[in-house]
Amino acid sequence: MNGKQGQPARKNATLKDVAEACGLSVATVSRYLNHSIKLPQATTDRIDAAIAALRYQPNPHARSLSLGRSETIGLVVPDIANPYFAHLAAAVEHAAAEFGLGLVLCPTLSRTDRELDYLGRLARRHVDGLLFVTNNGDDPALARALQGATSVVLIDDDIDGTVAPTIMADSEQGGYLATRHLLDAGHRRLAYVGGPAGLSSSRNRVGGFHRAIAEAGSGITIAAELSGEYSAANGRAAAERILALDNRPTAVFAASDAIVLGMLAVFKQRDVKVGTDISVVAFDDVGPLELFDPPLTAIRQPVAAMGRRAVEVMLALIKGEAPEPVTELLPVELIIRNSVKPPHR
Amino acid sequence: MNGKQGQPARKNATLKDVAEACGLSVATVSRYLNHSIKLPQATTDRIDAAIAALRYQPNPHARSLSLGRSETIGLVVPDIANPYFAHLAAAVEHAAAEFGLGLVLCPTLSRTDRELDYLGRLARRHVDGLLFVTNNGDDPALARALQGATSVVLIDDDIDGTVAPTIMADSEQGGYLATRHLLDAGHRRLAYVGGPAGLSSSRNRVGGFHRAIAEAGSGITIAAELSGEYSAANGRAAAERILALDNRPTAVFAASDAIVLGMLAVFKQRDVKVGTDISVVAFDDVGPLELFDPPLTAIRQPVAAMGRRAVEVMLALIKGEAPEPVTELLPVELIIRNSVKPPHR
DNA sequence: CTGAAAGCGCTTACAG
DNA sequence: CTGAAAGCGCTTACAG
Repeated sequence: MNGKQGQPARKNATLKDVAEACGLSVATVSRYLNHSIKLPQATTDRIDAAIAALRYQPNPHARSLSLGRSETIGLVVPDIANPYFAHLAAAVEHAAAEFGLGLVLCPTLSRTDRELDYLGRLARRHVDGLLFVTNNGDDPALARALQGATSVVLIDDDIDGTVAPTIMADSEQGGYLATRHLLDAGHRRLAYVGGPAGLSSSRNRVGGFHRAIAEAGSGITIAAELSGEYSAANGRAAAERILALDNRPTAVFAASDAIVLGMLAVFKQRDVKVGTDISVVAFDDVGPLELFDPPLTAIRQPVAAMGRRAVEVMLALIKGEAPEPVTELLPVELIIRNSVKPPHR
Repeated sequence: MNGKQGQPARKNATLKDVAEACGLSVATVSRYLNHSIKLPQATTDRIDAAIAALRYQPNPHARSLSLGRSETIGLVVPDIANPYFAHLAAAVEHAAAEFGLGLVLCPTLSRTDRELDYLGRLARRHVDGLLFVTNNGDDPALARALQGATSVVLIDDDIDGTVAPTIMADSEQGGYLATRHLLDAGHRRLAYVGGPAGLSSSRNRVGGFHRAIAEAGSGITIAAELSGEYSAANGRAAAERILALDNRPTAVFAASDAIVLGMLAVFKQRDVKVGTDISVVAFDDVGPLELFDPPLTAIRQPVAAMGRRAVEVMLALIKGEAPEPVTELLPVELIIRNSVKPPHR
């Protein structure tokens, strides 16, 4: 009567059941399972047999309560449906699983209240650590909440006034390479469409843009230097503004794939041919940019490497091996396709 | 000496601390926090004040251990970097959060061992339920593992020999609409490039393809009917085969965005113009298909609705309100863009 | 080396 | 209505 569908719905076996089954104490079995204390072969065989027979599975909640940690980390991102974050999540999960860590998804829609909420879960030890990517790095409330928190590693962007290990792509170099590529193709009238002005990733991308221009000497003009969100909507707006310019740029460097998607939409609509009418270099390279019209040249972020490093640093943090706060810059790469051609005016 | 960085590192306050602080028992405070037993205003004020003063946060592990559930569900998907699953994850997380459920990410790379592993975590009550999308529905080991499991809801595809609530898009109707659209444009020589032959989503898409053709009467020929993975690689291979045909089809219906991406790559490479040389309809519509060359017509899956329904059904399951196992079909939609034109031969 | 026992921080049946 | 106490299932310092 307590059974269901033929098989007896016995409640899960506990460590105690296992111990009793093989005439040992729970302490010994627990130690065997964790510390790998050396036990005579005969004993371990007996334990293994009992575990198999009872189908024993350790209760993770009991373990977490006792240990004070959960062997789980969280990944805080603005939007998991964004391909860049989806790729990052895949990389992070992969690395985390390798180290026996579970991953909980913490999408924020860039709302500070949700970010604070996840920080609260960390404080509550719901997760052992938080991999954090935010667009609100300039929000003092965030910085304040981060003060107490250990076991946070920032990805992509730092948070003003906070020291925490930070993993990022070398955005400055990316901006430089992109712009340099445009310059090399002969462009002299450029536009930059960036992300939020407050974000360091964004600042660094413009920084690289300016460095390349400075390096190229005189004769280069910046037709527009826009900032906004890393979003298609921002890309659309930027494209409108650029097309409305009396003296249009012949090339544009856009600081994210999403921005480029938006720009492409209005270019297509206005029949502006990418490559021939206006050259473009994107940044991220997570979408299927090779299938666009034309295939888009882009700076590729080292997403997989970033995910892995973030997890590794987190592990060190959790183990208390925390070195002084560092920020690591991972190398980007210019992927040349077909959206940059020499200007024809 | 126990402090760190200026602020005293007091250990987290517990329910006991709160109770003592306001001269009540832990039982009362716990009840107040959970059952909302009615207490005099003065009392609740005292409790609230104590909670605020001590910055009390309930320990989720203790709660989970005591309750035997974790208020967390898992989302099992082949690959989170795939935009379709990324969108699904966003939808699921959104709905889950609304009901106070956390979401842990369980990517499998379609490996059965990983799928079984996650099922193990469910058995261990690590998560309260599992939203499960698999490409291995024909694997008997999976079906066996699923026997005991309650609190599993399948998404997209059922698993042979298993009864579990299943949420899916109306793939048959999708296949029908796509094919019908091709037929309406005048195509008489069609190809179908599908997913794994063993998957019901795949079978249903071909099913709709055939229904539309049957309905159109005679004079329609099926130049190719391929199956494989829902992947770009499969799309590439399929495109190669189709282009090698003596008598090429004038239109193709491909059963996923990913497949189409692969096909586009080889079409581009061989200078086969989509729309004019070969018409195509995709399935999923999660990528930025409107930005492709040309913008792609596709069947759109109701991803957001599926995520939400899956969570709702899961909630019912968890509460034990489980109705008899159902499979729900959510409506798809034909999004007409520019990749289908009349054949010119 | 091994075990009895305390402790992790909740929830809730059981008494008062 | 309220509280003392048992229980959830682990881990591990402390004794033997």
